[in-house]
Amino acid sequence: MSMDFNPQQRAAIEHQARHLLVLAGAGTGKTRTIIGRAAHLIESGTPAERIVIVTFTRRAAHEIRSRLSSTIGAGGARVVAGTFHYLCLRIMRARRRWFGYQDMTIMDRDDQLQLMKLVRGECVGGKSSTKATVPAAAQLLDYYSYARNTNQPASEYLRKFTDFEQSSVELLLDIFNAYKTRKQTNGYLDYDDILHRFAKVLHDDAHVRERVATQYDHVLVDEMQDTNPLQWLILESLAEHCNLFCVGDDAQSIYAFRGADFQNVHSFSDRLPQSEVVKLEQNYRSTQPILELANWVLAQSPLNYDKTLHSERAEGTRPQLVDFDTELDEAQWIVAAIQARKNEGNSWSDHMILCRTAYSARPVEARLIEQKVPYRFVGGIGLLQMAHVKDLLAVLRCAVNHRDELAWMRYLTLWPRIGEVTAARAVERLAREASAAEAAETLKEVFAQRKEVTELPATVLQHLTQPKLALKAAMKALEPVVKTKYERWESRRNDWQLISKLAANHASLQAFLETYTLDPMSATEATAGDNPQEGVVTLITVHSAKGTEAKVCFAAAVQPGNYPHSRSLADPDAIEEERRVLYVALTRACDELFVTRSLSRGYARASWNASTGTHYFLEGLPAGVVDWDAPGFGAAVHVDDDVIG
DNA sequence: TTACGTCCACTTTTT
DNA sequence: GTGGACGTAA
Repeated sequence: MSMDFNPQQRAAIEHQARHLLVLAGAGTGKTRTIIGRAAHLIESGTPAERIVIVTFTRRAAHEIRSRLSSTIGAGGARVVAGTFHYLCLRIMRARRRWFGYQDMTIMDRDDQLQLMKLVRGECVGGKSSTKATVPAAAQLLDYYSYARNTNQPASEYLRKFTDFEQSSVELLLDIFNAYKTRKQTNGYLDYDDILHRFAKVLHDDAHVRERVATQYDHVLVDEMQDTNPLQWLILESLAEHCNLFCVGDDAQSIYAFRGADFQNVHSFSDRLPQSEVVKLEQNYRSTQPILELANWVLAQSPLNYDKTLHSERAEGTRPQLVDFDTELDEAQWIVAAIQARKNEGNSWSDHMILCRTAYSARPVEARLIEQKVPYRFVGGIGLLQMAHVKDLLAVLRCAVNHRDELAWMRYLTLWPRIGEVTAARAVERLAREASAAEAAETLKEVFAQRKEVTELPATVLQHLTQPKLALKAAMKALEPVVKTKYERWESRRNDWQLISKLAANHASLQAFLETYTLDPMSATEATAGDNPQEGVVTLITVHSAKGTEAKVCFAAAVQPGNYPHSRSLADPDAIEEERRVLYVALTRACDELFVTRSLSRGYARASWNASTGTHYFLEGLPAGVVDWDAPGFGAAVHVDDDVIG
């Protein structure tokens, strides 16, 4: 192995204990250590396919996979690497009988929302007085999902962590149950079901547990601090027969909203007796001035993170803090700065723009498009979530799973003169049929006078294993119908072409749909591969950016209302999580870091004034930690001394 | 029952 | 700028 490691990294990589916890701060070479561990195991004789690497985001999984094959070669490619969801589904599909698993339609967040909305409406009834007091579908989904991910009954969760009255709790539980039942009758699997089903079978059935776990020798887990109790159950089951190698950093825990529990890190040694702990403390990624800022942010916390990173790279420029009047000025300046650097000979791909929310990335994205800067957007709306793409995919989903109520509704109501009521009546009949073929026949009966409606599903059914042909038929039949629905149809048609290209790479419609539900891809990501030699600027949400780095980072829109986000102000734990989000953003930068902010949005100005220091993480930033300069790229800037610091 | 107008709030993070 | 909820005409 040609890679160099420091003594702590080497100790982790070569350790002999049963289980190991690696506490690794930002930029201490976490991913390198995981790759190094895999390489070491393979060199010591472990077959590559008996090593599993579990990551938390799909982006991290891609990163690991590509680094595995570039550093270890062919053996590396045989290591199994993916997110918890991907790996659980993969195993369940390969061992259907063990898990009682049959193919189901994976629901994305939109599907979940729609279904929840539906059952919420049905359970609450027409009484608008009670309707107003029942949380919105999105909120209900969050409660339900959180309870499941933390492995507690929804009733217990609601009683402990919300202040609904008993009668409301019961209504909510009824809604959850209806949602669950509806999922089953429609043949749906949501994200939580994937983990839950896998964890449950492993937990309940010692025989299956053994058979699954003995397929592997080593399970390497990245971002351990973001695992939730449900995921811990899975790891615990595997630990009986496998060696765990878990890497984490509590200062980077930013998924508590999804049930992440850093007890999984803190209690690691207690839960797994035959385990050791190694710490990685040397930071190689960032220059010392960048770490000074990140350390300062963390030091303001009432929590003691016991974490002060020291860089091996003392030299470097101080981070720059730049203020703007409007977010448009800010976006302009960031893009101009990147263009200037590109002209000086840097690559587009050296630059990463980090945003707290996909929403706050919009002005920057608009400017990138305007200036024709090649970029990809990671996080936010995926290609398959766009309305016109969903229109196209709906009919494919019907063919794969004829009980897919949401897809049928979407497909049928596309057609003129078919509204919700007519469609719902038809769907009720279709879903009762025993097979997709019979459903297609029934459809012909129901809409006997509407050949244009009934032909397409039958055609798609002929091409279940030829996604390319299925897409072609669907596009041809639907374009005239959908064209009038949207403005700027031409640009949307490009997305259809893109979908058709992606689908052509898959052996079946089922595989195609499943892949992109589990691994949603943004439109810009899908096209980014088109010019790899040029490279692209990465525009990314902080949550998606974890585990990655770039030479030059722009943390954008770092203003009150975003850090912490205004929606988290009510909950002290949530505020602390927001602080870690900022910490993660700042520690992505290797060489240069720019922190920008603007006050154009009304709420930002309002919360800036209202927060008076306690709820804005850059409040009270001491002089010398950053260069707080007027921008040098010609944008109009007015620093408002009255309100800042 | 559908289509279309108007008015409303509302904009977290991911699998 | 967008999507949902609601009311009304055909």
